[in-house]
Amino acid sequence: MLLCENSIVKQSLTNVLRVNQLRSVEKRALYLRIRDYLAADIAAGKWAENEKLPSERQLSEQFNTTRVTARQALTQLEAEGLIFRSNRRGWFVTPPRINYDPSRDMGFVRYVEDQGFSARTQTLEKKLIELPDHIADEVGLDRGTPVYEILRRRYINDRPCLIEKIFLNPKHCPGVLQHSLDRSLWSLLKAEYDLVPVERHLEIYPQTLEQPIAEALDANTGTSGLYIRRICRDQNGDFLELDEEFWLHNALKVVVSVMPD
Amino acid sequence: MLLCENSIVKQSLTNVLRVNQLRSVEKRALYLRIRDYLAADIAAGKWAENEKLPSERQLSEQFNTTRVTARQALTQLEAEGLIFRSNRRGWFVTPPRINYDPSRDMGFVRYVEDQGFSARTQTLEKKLIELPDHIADEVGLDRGTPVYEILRRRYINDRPCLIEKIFLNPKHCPGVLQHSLDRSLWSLLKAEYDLVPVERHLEIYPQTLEQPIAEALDANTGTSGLYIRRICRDQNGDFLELDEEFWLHNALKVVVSVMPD
DNA sequence: CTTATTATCTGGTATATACCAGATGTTGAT
DNA sequence: ATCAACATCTGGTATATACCAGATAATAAG
Repeated sequence: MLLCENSIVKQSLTNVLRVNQLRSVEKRALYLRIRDYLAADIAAGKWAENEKLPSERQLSEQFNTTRVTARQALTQLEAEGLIFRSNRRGWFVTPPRINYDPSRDMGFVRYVEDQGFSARTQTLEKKLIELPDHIADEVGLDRGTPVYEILRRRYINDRPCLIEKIFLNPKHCPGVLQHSLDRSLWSLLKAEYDLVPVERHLEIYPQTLEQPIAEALDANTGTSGLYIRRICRDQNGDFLELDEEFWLHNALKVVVSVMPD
Repeated sequence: MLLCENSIVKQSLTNVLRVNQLRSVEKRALYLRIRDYLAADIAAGKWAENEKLPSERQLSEQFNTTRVTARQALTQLEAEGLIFRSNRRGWFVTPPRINYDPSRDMGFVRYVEDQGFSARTQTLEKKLIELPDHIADEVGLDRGTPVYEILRRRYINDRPCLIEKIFLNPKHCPGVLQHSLDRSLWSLLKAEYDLVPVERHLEIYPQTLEQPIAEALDANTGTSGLYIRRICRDQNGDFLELDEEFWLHNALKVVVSVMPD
């Protein structure tokens, strides 16, 4: 009973405070003002890259509000790419985006390192499978064609940033799975099979990360991502590679240079 | 007092219900199950493109939950691009993405219509300004160089899908602002000035829409968007155009075909 | 029939609170 | 020093509720 009365008192008190806040100087929503405040702190370098922000409970106290509202501000900053979260560990400052040109696969690691980041590739799976029908139809192979499937995870500065699923046409690179795939795939294909992609078809669009992928990237299901798909063919129009990449939305900036036909 | 007691009774009752719900058959979060349910309905065509879903209050009743949770499901579907919202009007089913190739600007309208959509362009502003310093430095023009600035809004099936800000080098197309700009810019530049872009530099990344842009697209501030930037140069490497596009994230799929150098 | 006013509906923002599960830190036994 | 057990911290999910502002529909006045 006592608790109940307390709660009513507290509520009417905070209601008065709220009205004061809203009707006073600022019209902007509280969660947006908190966002601005945190964004300014981040810009000012109050927390370093990958450094943890105060907990939601701390922030809600600091801004004299509830966790729900503090969370709304954090979610907004997450959508903007300024911060990210790690499951039940906290919120962290996002490092800068890297530039990424999906039309050149010549050495992801070196390409990233040239921008002053460290990069790492990890092969999660490699096997021979039958190409799914809808993909076979799309790239112009017979249904049931065997292809190599490679699943890799790539890190930038020790942060897992993308999952990559590659389908390779074994006709052009038989036995490629016996090599280590933790390095540049195209330098391997060039060295061992003299394979060079000529035509590339790119598709890029924002999409949320599905469960297994989000998990592999230490992100929550439903986090925004960027989907990049690349189909490479040789000079005869023969299918070489289909590459599907699932990126954290805040990890990259796609950069492509194009000359007209 | 009475109200207070009521609230306690009601609360403990629903707590029991909640525990039952969670501990029963399904482990998936309620908001994700609602999401799945709605996603299935959308896929099954229960609501047509651009058709309004039931209100948050209706949905929360239907699923025996609160508005907050129903909203969480809707927000998830929004992030996935399945639905969108119009300020204080409701939630609507997103029409399919269009394919868009930013490396060819030859007739946006026709390009879109070829895919079975209708398209429309609206010029919001056109003026002569001094190119902002940081952009001048980037494209290699002298600071303070005068350029044409054009602001356009583009619709697909009468839905505003992108805001476009164009900077044109007046050296190559003097007086271009006197023409109607509600049509294809490059066909105009070709016809009147024999201008053809040769080199194109693209940048693409997900970003939230800032206030004025979100407003112009009838979206909320902070909605996810896709930012596309294109710099075009002529055969001499001379700057022709800088084009910045702010898209609704669910409106397009970027498609680019590239031949290697 | 048209226009101005009003009531209602809808999402937007906010508080207060609760319990859960995974991650982390601390403590105590070996 | 190492490892297991426990307590604590953190975000994840959920309920209940309130009031606001813009959009829309209904209604009354011209």
